[in-house]
Amino acid sequence: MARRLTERGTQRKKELLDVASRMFATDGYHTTSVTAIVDRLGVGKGVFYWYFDSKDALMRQVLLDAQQGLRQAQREAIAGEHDPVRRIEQGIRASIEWLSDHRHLFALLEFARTEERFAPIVRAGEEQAVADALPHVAAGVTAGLLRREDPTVLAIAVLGVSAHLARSLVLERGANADRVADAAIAFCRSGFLAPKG
Amino acid sequence: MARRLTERGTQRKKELLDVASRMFATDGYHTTSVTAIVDRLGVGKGVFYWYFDSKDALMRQVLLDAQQGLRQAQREAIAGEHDPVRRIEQGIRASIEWLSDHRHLFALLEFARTEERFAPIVRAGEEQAVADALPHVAAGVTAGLLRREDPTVLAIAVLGVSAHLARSLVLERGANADRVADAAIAFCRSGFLAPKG
Amino acid sequence: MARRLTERGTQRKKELLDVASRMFATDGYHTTSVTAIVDRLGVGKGVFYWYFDSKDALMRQVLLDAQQGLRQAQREAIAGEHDPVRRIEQGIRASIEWLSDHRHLFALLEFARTEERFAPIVRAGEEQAVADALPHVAAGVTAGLLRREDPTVLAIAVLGVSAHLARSLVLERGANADRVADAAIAFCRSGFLAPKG
Amino acid sequence: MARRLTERGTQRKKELLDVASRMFATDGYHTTSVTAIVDRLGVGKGVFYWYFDSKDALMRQVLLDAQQGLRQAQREAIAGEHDPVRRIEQGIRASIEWLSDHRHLFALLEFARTEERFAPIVRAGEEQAVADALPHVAAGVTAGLLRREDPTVLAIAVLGVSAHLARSLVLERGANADRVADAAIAFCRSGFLAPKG
DNA sequence: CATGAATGAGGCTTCATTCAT
DNA sequence: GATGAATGAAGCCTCATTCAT
Repeated sequence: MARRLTERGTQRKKELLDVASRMFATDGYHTTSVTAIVDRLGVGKGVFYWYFDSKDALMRQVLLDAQQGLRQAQREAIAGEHDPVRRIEQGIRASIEWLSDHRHLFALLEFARTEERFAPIVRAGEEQAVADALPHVAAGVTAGLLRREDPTVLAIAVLGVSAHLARSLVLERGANADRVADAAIAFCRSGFLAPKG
Repeated sequence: MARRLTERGTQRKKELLDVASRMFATDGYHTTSVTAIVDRLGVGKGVFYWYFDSKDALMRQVLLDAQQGLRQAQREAIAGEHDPVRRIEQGIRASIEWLSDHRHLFALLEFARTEERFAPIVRAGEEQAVADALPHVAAGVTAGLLRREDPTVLAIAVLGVSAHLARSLVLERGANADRVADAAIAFCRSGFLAPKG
Repeated sequence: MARRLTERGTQRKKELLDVASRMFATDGYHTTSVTAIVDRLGVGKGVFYWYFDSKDALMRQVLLDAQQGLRQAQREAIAGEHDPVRRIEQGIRASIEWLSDHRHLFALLEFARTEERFAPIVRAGEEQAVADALPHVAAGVTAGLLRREDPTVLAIAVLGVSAHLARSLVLERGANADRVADAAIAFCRSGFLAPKG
Repeated sequence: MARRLTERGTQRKKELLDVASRMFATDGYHTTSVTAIVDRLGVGKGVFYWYFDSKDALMRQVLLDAQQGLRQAQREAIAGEHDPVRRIEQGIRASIEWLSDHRHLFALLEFARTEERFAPIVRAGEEQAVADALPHVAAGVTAGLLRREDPTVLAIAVLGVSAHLARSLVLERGANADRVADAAIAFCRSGFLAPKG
């Protein structure tokens, strides 16, 4: 734990995180053994435990890194934007693109939520995501741009639509991320009802 | 397999399905051993293998039953309704209520999607759900009631909002299912934009 | 844990305790693997864990059984005797004989004292042994038969001489247990000084 | 092996022996890893294997040093004394004091006896101790000062009483070493019987 | 139908030791 | 002399599954 790593060591650790997370996503966390991971890398089993305290610990690291990556992408997406509605829309687009680009991490996050020991991490990340979106939503409501509704509910709904469409359309049906983002944004803006008049 | 079961046998099998699914949901599928299941029921291990070919087989049965249950609830909800929009709304409400009432099955479905061997079942179920909703959505679009958009996309978005709000608000934050259904319906109808002047 | 065992099961458990304790004594606790134990018995590894929660738990059971056995031997030895001095002497003889007959358990007790996790058991057993001897020693002092000295100290010294001579002379040098008992009793009675006058 | 050590090297080696022996005594030989030892000293693993061929080799060194230390203490204790009985008594006192002062080494010696690979060292040391005491005991018997009994038996009994009282009273119950030495000497002199007449 | 017992592959982890730098 | 990194055998334990009764 908390070793001082040389350059080579840092590299190894990254390799492990990457290989492991991909295998976890493909074959399942429980189904992927530590042996399988180190074999894939062509190293001895000790290497794994030199860099991580346990298989669990590695998984947690993967989850935290993933959440950080997604959050970073969202932040960058709204960096130069000041209109609340457009901020939200850029956030949706950035999220869907990130999920499309890191689909193995997406899968892992979904799995993690189903295991008592990892669930808290995922939930914390989602609360964070809601908290990140909240100010923009609230600002939109205050400015009369968004529907008068509990901003938390709106934020959660937006996240739900994004994640679900990303998975269903992009990951499972191979749709284009950009176009799915368009659809998600449209749905979030206006729902399914035909515009009046 | 396909045994002729006595009355008592049918009862036993149900007990097994119920106890196992709850334990799977709480502790995880891999983390719950067959031993733990039969111990909880106070029976020997032979009982388990008398009614099921394997742990996997039981899990599959649980998933299928769950999907059937949800579908049945949706069907009943729209039984007397002919307006396509209202049908969709009733479906949303019924889904959220069912997920709230059977949260352990909800959790299991989410987990199942993350394991190669169960994922096909879940995906099939979701395709079915989309297929079930599709006619109503298409009818709505045709009738000019719904926004001109790929009906499949609309259907998926609706399902995503329902499931996500159910989990986030009802399961994780303990909100009232009925009120969450209201919010979900509102969001699906109009999105987050404020109605135009 | 706490299983209901059939006759056959009880037998198996005894076999495991016996084989394991002998292997522990000969090769050391840490050096004897669970695999080695079950291999010796020609059974699968699961058998071990059917009867014991862990290797530690088995060891503890062995220690407790050993202590009980020694104590039982001592009790029987003094059963019909009322003179305090003779009681002590019979106790010494019984102990040395038991240690000679169960030398593998003797060795295990000595080892157990050197491991933090087993030491409490051994210490408790020794306190019990001192407590068992104390009334007789105290009675002897009161009756003026024994030297006026803290009875606890006397009891401990007696136990020390018995155990040490048993190990040094009987186990390591192959002396006859009975004759060693004679010597131990003589030493405990009179020490090493030549009788005066 | 047999390296020419610089001054600093000699120091390092001593540190290793000291730290390791204390950790072995506290946590057990098997339970204390080489990693734990070098970590405690804040050095790399290479250091360990620079000074010792193996963990076993270090342990053997510790045992030999301990035996030498105890023997040296005994020798110094009887240096100026010519009366055989008093020599023995001083030896008892010196032993108990040394064991009290180096209780971690005492514990290690006891453990070492329980492992086939270290047992020969311990046994050799004890034979040496008996051999050291023998001339004095024999002289005492010849001079009519000690009871007519096999001198080896007497010597072993004396060692047994000393070691056992040291452990039981000093180490485990925290008694004062000097007073325990008094009691040990008294017991060895006269046993437990009340003086006649 | 049901139970206690058994199997044995395989999982995670530790650790003495060695090596490249 | 010393370090971080790597090795890989071996250890303890779990668990889905099967079998004898």
